[in-house]
Amino acid sequence: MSERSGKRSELELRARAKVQRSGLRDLSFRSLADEVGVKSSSVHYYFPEKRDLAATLIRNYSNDFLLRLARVSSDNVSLISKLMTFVDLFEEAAADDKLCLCGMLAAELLALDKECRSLLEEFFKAAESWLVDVLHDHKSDVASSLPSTKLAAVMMSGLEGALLLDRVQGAGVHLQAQRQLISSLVISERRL
Amino acid sequence: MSERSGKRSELELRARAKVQRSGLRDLSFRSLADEVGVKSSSVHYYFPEKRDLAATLIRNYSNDFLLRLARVSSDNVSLISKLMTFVDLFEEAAADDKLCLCGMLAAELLALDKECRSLLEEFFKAAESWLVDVLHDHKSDVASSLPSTKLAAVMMSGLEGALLLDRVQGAGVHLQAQRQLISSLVISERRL
DNA sequence: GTCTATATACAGATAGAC
DNA sequence: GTCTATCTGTATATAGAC
Repeated sequence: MSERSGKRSELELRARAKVQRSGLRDLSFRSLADEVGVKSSSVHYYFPEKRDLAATLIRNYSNDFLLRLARVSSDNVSLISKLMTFVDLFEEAAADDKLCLCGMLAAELLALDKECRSLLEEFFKAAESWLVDVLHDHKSDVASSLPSTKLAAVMMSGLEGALLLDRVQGAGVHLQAQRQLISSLVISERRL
Repeated sequence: MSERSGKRSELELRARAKVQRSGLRDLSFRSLADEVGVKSSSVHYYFPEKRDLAATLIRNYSNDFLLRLARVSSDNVSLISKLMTFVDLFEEAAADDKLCLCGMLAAELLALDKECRSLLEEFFKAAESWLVDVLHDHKSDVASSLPSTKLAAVMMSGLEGALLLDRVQGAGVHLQAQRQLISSLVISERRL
C-alpha cells in the first residue's frame, strides 16, 4: 500500500499479514524471509531490529487505515453510510481471517517498546477522532443520547472485540451485531 | 480459585495471570517455574505439554467466570444491576492490567490446538447465553429493539475490545463507555 | 515430586565475503 | 543488497538420579 515495489515493501506486506493472523511474537525473521524468498540476514538489512519492523508496520497500517477514512469523511453521503464504511475496514480483515493489526498488537502490548506503544495509542486516538468528527458533522442524525466521544469509544471497542470473537466462533455474528447496534444508534434514512 | 492449595494450583494461578498479561506464547515453563520457585521439569510433571497447561487454564477460568455469573442470575435484583456485575468481571481484569484470559487466547487462536479452540468457543457461547437468559428474564426492562442474542454479542465484543483498548490508552475510558452504552439499552430504574 | 542434565529446535542479531 | 556462517540465548521436552 504505502510503497508499490521492491523487496522492502514485499517484506512489509507479508509481515503485516502474518502479524494480523498470529501476532508479532509468532513472526520470525526466518519465516518472513522464507516467504519472500530471501535469507533472514537480508531482512535485518531493511529492519535492523524487530522493533524497527514493528514500528514500520504500525505506521503503514495506520496511514492506510486513516487514508481510507479520510476519503469518505467529506463525501456527501449519509451518516450511516460513513459508519458502515468504517465497519467495512474491519470486515475486510475478518474475511481474511485477520485481526486489526493494532488490535493484535494491543494484546501483545507488554512486549512492545515505548515507540510502538505510542504509535498504537495514536492509531486508536486518530480512528476515534474520525468517528467523533463524523458524528459531529451529522449531529442531527444521531439517535443516541451518549456524547460522540463515548459513541466513538463504544464503536471502536466493539469492532476490535468483534474481530476477536468472530475468529473463535466463525460466521461473523459479532461484526453483524455491531452493524445492527450502530444502525440502531442512528436515525434511520428517510424513505420516499 | 478452583483448587485451594498445592504446587499445582499455585502454578495454575501464576500461569493464568501471566497469560492474561502477556499471552501464552510469552509464558515459558522456565519463567513460570522461576516464579513458583521450582524447576521447569517440575512444571512438566503436572502439565506434560504446553497444550495441557493451556487447556487447564481455559477450563478453570471458564468455571470461575461462569460460577460468579450463576451466583447473581437468580438474585432478585434489577437487570442493570446484573449486567453491571457482568461488566465488573472485566473491570477486575483491567484493574490488574490484564485481559480476559479467553480474549487473549482468541488473539493467539492460530497457535492453539483443537481442544483449546473448542474450550474457547464454549466459554464465549456460555457467557453470551448467560446474557441472553438475563435479558429474557427482564424482557420488559430492555430498551433496545435488537434481539437478545444480538445484544449479548454486542456486549461481549464491546467488553473484550474495551479491555484491549484501555490497556493502550489507560484511564479506563472504553470500559466506562461500555457501561454507559449498556445503561442506555436498559429502561432506567424507576426512582422514588 | 523434584532435581540435574541434556537433546533438539528456533529465536534475534552480527560479521564479513561477494 | 544478499549471502554464508556463526554467536548467544531461550524454547519445549525428556531421561534418569534421588
